[in-house]
Amino acid sequence: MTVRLSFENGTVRVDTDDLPVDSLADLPGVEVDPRSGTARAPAYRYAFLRAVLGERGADVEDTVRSTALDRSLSTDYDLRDYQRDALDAWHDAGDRGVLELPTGSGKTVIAVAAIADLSVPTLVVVPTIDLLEQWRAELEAEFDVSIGQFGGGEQIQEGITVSTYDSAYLRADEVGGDFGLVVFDEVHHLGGEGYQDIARLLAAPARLGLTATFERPDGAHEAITKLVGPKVYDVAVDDLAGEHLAPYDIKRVEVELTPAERERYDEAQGTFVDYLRTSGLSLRSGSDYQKLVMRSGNDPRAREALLAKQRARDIMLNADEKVRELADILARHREDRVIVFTAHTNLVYRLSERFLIPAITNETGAKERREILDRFRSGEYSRVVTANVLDEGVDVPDANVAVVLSGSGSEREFTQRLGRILRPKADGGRALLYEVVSSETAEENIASRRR
DNA sequence: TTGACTCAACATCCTTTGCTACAA
DNA sequence: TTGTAGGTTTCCATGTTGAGTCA
Repeated sequence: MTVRLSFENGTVRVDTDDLPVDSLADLPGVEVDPRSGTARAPAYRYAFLRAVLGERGADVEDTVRSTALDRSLSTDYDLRDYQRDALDAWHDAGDRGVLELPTGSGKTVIAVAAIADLSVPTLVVVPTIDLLEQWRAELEAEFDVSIGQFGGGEQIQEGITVSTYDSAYLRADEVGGDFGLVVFDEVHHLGGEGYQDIARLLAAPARLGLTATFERPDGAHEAITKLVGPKVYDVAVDDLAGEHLAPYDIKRVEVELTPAERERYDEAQGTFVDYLRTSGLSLRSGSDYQKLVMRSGNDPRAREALLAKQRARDIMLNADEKVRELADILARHREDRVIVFTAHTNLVYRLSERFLIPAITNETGAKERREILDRFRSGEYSRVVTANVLDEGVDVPDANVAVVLSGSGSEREFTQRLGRILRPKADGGRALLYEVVSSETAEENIASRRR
């Protein structure tokens, strides 16, 4: 029999003249719409569909992927051993899957090699404009071809196109048939409810996901596994520390709440715990917490409990003693390059004023941000204080000391922050991360969760 | 082109043990 | 016997981003 495949609005349309349309429903992922009499599958099933039709010996007329590159690509990169192993593992898995490698280990290089190996139209999807520009520059330099861009005010498609997740989400149903390979940088973002659609609407058979932390606390990496492929290779920070990344130490510093803070903390935390006890609600996972949040919508006591929890968090994460501890640390590291991380922007501004350190938050405009980072890079500034802005997706000049004054329980956040000081040092020196924790508060739990 | 604004989406948010129903 | 998940349909607050709009 002859089967025609074509791309239509994020789906692969399946037509045949030889058989009734209902008989196509036994193909993988194919559903028949009785009203229009058409059969279609989600675009991401395209490769599988081709494989099954091949097995059945069907004659396939395929117009799904209408474009090709006008020449094959090559790269001059010399892959390191682990990069080569990662690339091989991905090829062995049928050009599908996720590579988990630490920040600074050269994930881009592997992707460039993969793009060259396949030499098919490629879409690279990244979370921020900053990364979009970095990738674009890198690809232009390496392949000497013009690179398309979706996002940041441009909508230009080329053989290789770099896109933000947001723009990819907006364009995928339209251009989803044009690519043979899709690279998802920071692929953990793809677990987001909406972003998963990007991968569903693309027909690209080859899929590469890159991340430093694949697993998500909400379990959405399972969905990513379905859409991109399983994790096929990983290497830990500790495997590379010493040779390709700087060796490092983590120093945990405990500080006490002041008596006044302690009183307010115990009161607020007590309100929260009391509510849990009397309401019969048990918190064992993030979803239990979500239930509490929902309940707070129409239960004033639940709402009060949550607000009290919020107050308790504020007190322990922004404790006065942390500021004093930071003064000590900064005095000890006068000659070093230091990045200070917090969980709240208020504290960022407080520290910025107190220690005269340039601050970067979400309120810092792009121009000012670039200026600060440039000066940090040149050595004019030796310190920067920030909340979460510099965690990911920004090219941050290297430092050798990080101070995590406060943060969340997210393993990802911690890994990213640590990654900021791991670029190998010219003198072979060690990097140092301070983790400052308020003792005898829930922050001890938070701190143990992230490691 | 720039800047200020709004909006939608995403991420984190977790006590200290005990109950129940159900699946493996 | 042992292990594991748990109410259904939106959301207390804070931080961050990209897209879109308008002057």
